[in-house]
Amino acid sequence: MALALLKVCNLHATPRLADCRHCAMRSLAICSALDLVELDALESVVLPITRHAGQSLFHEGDALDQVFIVTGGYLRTFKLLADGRRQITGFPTVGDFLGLAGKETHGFGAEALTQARLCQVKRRDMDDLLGRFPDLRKRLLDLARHELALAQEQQLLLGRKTSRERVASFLLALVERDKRNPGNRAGFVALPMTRGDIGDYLGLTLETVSRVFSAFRRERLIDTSEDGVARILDRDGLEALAAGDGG
Amino acid sequence: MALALLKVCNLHATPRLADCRHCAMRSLAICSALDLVELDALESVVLPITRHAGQSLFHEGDALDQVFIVTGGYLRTFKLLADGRRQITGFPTVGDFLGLAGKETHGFGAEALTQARLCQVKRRDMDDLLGRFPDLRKRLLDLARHELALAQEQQLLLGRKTSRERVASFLLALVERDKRNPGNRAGFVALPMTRGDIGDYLGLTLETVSRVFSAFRRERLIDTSEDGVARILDRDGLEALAAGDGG
DNA sequence: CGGTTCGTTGATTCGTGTCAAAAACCGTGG
DNA sequence: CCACGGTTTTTGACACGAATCAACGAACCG
Repeated sequence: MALALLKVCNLHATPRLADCRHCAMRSLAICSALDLVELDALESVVLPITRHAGQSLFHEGDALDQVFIVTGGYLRTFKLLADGRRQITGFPTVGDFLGLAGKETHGFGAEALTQARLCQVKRRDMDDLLGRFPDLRKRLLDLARHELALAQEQQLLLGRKTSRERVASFLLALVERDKRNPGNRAGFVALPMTRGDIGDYLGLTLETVSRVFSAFRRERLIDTSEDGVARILDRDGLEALAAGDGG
Repeated sequence: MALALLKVCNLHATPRLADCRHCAMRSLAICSALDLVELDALESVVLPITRHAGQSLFHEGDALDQVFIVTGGYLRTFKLLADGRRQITGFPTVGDFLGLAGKETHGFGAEALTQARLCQVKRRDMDDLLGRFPDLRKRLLDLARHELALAQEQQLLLGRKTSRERVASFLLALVERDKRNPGNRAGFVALPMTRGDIGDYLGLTLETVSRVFSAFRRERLIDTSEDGVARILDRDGLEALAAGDGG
């Protein structure tokens, strides 16, 4: 599962100081709301860190005294039941903000899916920044609103869609998200997660996910011959499925 | 289904002007962050309105140019699929804020479940207030964060819990929420919604909800002889179920 | 190479959904 | 007060979609 994506950028170098000014995801993340003065303030409190695949970033219930902005790679966020059942709530990637859900403690756990790079900011420092720069708080509110809308869309998926509809919706959501940062081949989506991860995100088992992928392949909706990537062959077909009209 | 709750407060009177200062839910809603000056500003842009049971407040996709604060009664918010399948995302009540999810358009529809009273605020006026009073913006961000945490908890429920676990979690969540405003009998929760509504909230059919209620009654976990209200008989039993350890 | 993880596919089970019917409840008006 | 139609709830019989259990091959790795 060696992702070509990950090999081109050097995820292993971990500078001691952040260079927000030249950061590739400045246009994406909350940082985009900041002018140069504000950027200096942010830079002074940011600590760049890395995590290797499988490594935990924080656990559900941990004190929320650090927040993160993803600058490279993929993660998964999830909640657990007592007996180990897992619900993945998202696959954060470049530009995403971690630490919005919950007040005193993290509302979910987070683990690196691939080698990942992040900017770590102390909660106190973040609150300080939010107090000093009103635009930043506005941006964070917009972000929270967007996250909330996505979470409710996922509720519709989990509560009312069939397995085929879920997988179709998942693929299309990835297409939408990949658009955010250019450099992805049109019609392709990165799938750095396992079938088990996808299942835990969609409320299905890994076997069901695998079967639906096979069916979609047979029906010429997608192509998965390339590893870690899916090619969308029939977007309209997937759209129809995801919307829930065409069985 | 005549709720005693609804009869004590006069929901039919619709004053022309808001009286935020003496509003009963001042301590609950976002209003609690406001001092008297700010309250005056709010009061001048608020329009009190009512909706009768079943009436729509807004539809999914409507332009988001009004937001609402519930001051009486119950509503339901929901998303629909093309063929009519429905996912209810919440049952807003006194103190709840409507209009957080989505940017340009409403991310869900909203209907009155019972006779309901609300404070309506123009989006422009709200944005204006948010600009003038930083505390209000902070309060709204906290609200959005809380909503997000709840939405993710619901994802865990919809994706990974059994029907019994879902109903147990639902009842306990109502207990938690009812605590927010006093005046509710301890150990009782209001159930102003139908079995169908509960099903559409929990990702189940109304028949399954009914069966689980019957089972819980047989097992002496709850009592539903009083209409529109459930009495919690064995909170620990429900907690164990909701957490997902005890079968 | 052996060990491990991941993906695929098949056989079977099981929890909910679906369909149907009756009972309980509601407000209304005679 | 009771009869009425409409809605909601309950319960049963049955069907079906996804989960479970199991086997196998492919890719990866030390």
